[in-house]
Amino acid sequence: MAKYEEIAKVLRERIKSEYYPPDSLLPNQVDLVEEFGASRMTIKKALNILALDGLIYSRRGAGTRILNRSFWDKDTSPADEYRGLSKQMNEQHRNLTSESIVFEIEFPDEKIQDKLLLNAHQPVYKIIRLRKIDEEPFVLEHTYMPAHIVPNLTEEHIATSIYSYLKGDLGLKFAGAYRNIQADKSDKYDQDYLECKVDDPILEVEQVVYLKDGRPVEYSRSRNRYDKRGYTVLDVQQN
Amino acid sequence: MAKYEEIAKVLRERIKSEYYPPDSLLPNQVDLVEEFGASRMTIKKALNILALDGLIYSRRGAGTRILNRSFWDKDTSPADEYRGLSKQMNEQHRNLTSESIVFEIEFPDEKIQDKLLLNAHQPVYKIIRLRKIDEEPFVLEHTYMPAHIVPNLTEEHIATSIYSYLKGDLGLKFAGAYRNIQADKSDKYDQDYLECKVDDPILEVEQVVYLKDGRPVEYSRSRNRYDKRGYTVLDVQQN
DNA sequence: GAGTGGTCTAGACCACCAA
DNA sequence: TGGTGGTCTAGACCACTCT
Repeated sequence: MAKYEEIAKVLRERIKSEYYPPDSLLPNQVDLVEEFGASRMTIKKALNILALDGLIYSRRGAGTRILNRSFWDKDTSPADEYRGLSKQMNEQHRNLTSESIVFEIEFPDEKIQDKLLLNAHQPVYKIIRLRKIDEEPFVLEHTYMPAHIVPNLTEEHIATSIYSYLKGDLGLKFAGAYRNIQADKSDKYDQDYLECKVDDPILEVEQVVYLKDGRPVEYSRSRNRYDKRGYTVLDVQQN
Repeated sequence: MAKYEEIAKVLRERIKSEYYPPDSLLPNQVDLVEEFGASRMTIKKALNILALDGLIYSRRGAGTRILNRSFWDKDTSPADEYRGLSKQMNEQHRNLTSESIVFEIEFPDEKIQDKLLLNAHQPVYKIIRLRKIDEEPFVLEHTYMPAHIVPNLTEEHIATSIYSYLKGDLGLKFAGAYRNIQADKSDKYDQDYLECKVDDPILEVEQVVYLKDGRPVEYSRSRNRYDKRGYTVLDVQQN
């Protein structure tokens, strides 16, 4: 782990433990240079991470302030599936379970070929799974993954955590994801599995996840119960 | 404008004009150092901006590649209202109009006080406006703004662009925004103005926008027709 | 005017990828 | 093994805020 990441980690913990209280000023960059034995560029890089996380905010001439995290700590968690939803939930001491509904291998149709940059002869896994928190269903995931990138996927991985298999066992490294978020009407499928009413809306998160080498590894549509899940975004202006 | 921003701007134009074609490699950082007469740290900073925008992707040892922008160029535009929706639309040669439905000044209730960090005696503007593209309604915005930060707001500003008034005339500078995106059922109000059906869902974007000095300047809920508007997010992994 | 963060440099070392 | 990007330094200058 890089030095600036280490420093960011230490500072993040100090902020979370309120060793640096909300609304107070962080020590200035010169002092941090002394404490961590790093150059100022490195300190700046560490602070930049925390700024992108929305934990601090720096202004030229005025210092660096710890932000209130009140808005951030809502019940609505960011829907970044590929970081591993199960990890998020464990941290919150919620009981997350997954139920495999469809687990097949098939040849991709045109849409899937386009999203995953495949041709018609490269098979994909088709997975539909229902995820529950404390026995209550909240999201129905329709997932496609190229079989040659994710070999030997089993129903057991699906019932627990797909991403711990990808990251841990297969050693895949992720570059990021494109997401598109929309509202939609619920269909018969949603109503059955999510146990929602006919006129309940659905929050759909469509995403393509990419590996570091540029290959797409997942295309999925997550259909969330509108009363159980939101999506939060922090937008930090560059200037 | 900083040197690294200038460089990023030039490179961005080269990518958009396909002077650097998609999937090809960018010149390496040492060559860019020569071309722009900058240090490598500065070049790296410029490339970092483009990476956060999802235009390029760098890998140690392998070079920096121009990404396909196919997924990005969808009809669904990012719902970052505070950058000025009217500006986005002009660029796309669409005819955006705004209709003022409510324009009042009042004392904030507890929720608004909490979101905008106000007390009960500090008045706020309450604005409801309907926005249309080519005469078709697509979003109904419920907006609150502190009157002392945004003085002399008029119905004319609301009918055109609030943010050009804030940025241009008042010279306000923005730090960023927190957003929460959810699906919801449409209420009578939505149905009337957005001309949607009783069982049509709504995509709601709730946001608090902050100024550079840390003061919140807007709390709003944007209720979007589910068939007219989505929200796209690019998530770039830090490592 | 004193103190703060933002930028920039020239050079160095290292980790990684590809041939 | 050679070329690439990632990190780090020590110091410098500048823009801004606060009082």
